[in-house]
Amino acid sequence: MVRVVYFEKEPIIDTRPLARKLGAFVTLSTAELDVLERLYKRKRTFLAGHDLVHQGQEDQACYILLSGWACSYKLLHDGQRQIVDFQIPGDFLGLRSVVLHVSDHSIEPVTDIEVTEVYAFDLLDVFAKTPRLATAVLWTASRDEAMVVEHLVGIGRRGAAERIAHFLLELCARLTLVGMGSKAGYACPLNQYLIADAIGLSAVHVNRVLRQLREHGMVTFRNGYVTFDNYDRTVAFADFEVSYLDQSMPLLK
Amino acid sequence: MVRVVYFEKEPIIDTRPLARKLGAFVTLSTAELDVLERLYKRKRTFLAGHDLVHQGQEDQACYILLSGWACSYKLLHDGQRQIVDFQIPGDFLGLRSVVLHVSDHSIEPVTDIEVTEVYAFDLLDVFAKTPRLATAVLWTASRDEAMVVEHLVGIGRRGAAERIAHFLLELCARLTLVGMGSKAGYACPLNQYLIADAIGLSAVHVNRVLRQLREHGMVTFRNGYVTFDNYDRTVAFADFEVSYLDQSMPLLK
DNA sequence: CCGTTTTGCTGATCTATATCAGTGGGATGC
DNA sequence: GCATCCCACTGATATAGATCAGCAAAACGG
Repeated sequence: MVRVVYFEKEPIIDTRPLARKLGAFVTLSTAELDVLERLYKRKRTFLAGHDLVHQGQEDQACYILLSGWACSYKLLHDGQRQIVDFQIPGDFLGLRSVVLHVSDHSIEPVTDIEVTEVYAFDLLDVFAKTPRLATAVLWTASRDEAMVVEHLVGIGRRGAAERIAHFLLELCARLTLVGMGSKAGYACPLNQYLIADAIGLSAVHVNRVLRQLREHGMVTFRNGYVTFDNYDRTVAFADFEVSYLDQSMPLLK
Repeated sequence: MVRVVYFEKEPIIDTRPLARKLGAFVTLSTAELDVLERLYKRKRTFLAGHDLVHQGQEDQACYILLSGWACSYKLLHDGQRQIVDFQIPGDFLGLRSVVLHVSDHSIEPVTDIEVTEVYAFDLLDVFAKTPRLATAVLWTASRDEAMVVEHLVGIGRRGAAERIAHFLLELCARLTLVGMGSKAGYACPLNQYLIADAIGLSAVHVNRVLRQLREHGMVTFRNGYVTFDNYDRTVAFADFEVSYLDQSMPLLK
């Protein structure tokens, strides 16, 4: 069997992924780029499975993910956990924690990750000096909220198979935006337990449903790779609408 | 049976609920209050059951709820709907729609409502002139997101009874913040179908669970009133943590 | 004022998903 | 080279909640 190559080009891990991300929203002046530049004070590395942020922690800093995958989750008193979202390169980690001053969730690297640390003070300074960037960050936060809302709808109203298909499609769309995937598929470091915790199912059931999706010729998730055997059929099956991930509609000139 | 009176004082329906809300977060200067004042251009009324905002609509304006209740929801292709959240006086309606330029959800008044219309342009103008207000609005959005996340956890991991109890407690906490409820209870215009759509259950099951909660002496929901027969026990049962609704931790001096 | 609609409520049955209890393979450590 | 652990995978059984079908009382519309 031929090993499919998923990256036509090298993954776009910009040295300043936030600039790239916000640049999709506002056209940044050199002054604004300058302000952003100063945010990149400290590069740090975290190991897979060791939390960066703990539920209840009072945060002074948030992070911008440079490489690797992370997840944000909440623990219940009975030990169950709900993964709220996965983060991929270019995403904020813990932005909400900084704004609300206390973290309502924990963040765990799924793989080893590299991040840039951004201090709360510097972020507020950016807002004060460059209101357009403040609006851009609000846009980022809104987009994240839109994703959480979509997850809510999935867990609340979609069946297990539709939910998993939708989940894999959303990851595909997000990874494609940063050059780490295509409609053919993508490399995915998640295991079935992580997926189960994210979509509110048991790992056993995730396994069964993944088999069904594979047998119905829609998606195959195996050996760390997600392959779409029939992308369009999967989209139709999952009732997947990309619009909530759209980055192509700048509000500011 | 004695009709319990729930309001020790008149509900605080500030004529400028946004100023009140944001004032809990930042101390507003008179200049900033002035800018806010200019947002209140147009007062409008919408009737119960007639959507203000439709999924897919490209929005030029959002609203601040002055009186009445509304809900934001998403429709699935098969006609099911998931209510994402309910809005009470002082809340933004459709802020995300304006920032993302297109609405990913619909908004329907649950009762007749009064709102102030805020144009996108004016909102952006506020951000540009008063960055502290931009930060404050980001804080508002983050708080909303924290609530959605909490709903996600509920639907994903909590049993039906815990979920409903949690839901009723969250509404209580939010209403108390605007003077429309207390630990004794509150007036609640929702019916069991709306609750079902919000927490991802069937209306039939909502009814059964409400009966259980009543019979176990925790909460009673009847005739448009929610009464906590034993508030502390309900909190313990639902594993309810108020912290994510906290307004008492200003980030800016 | 009476018919219609809405809402709360209930029993009976069905089904999606959880839970329990395992197997086997591949990596990792000693 | 063997023991250990993690992860994918499976069958059998249990259960939470959905669905179906219906009643009664309150609200509403003409």
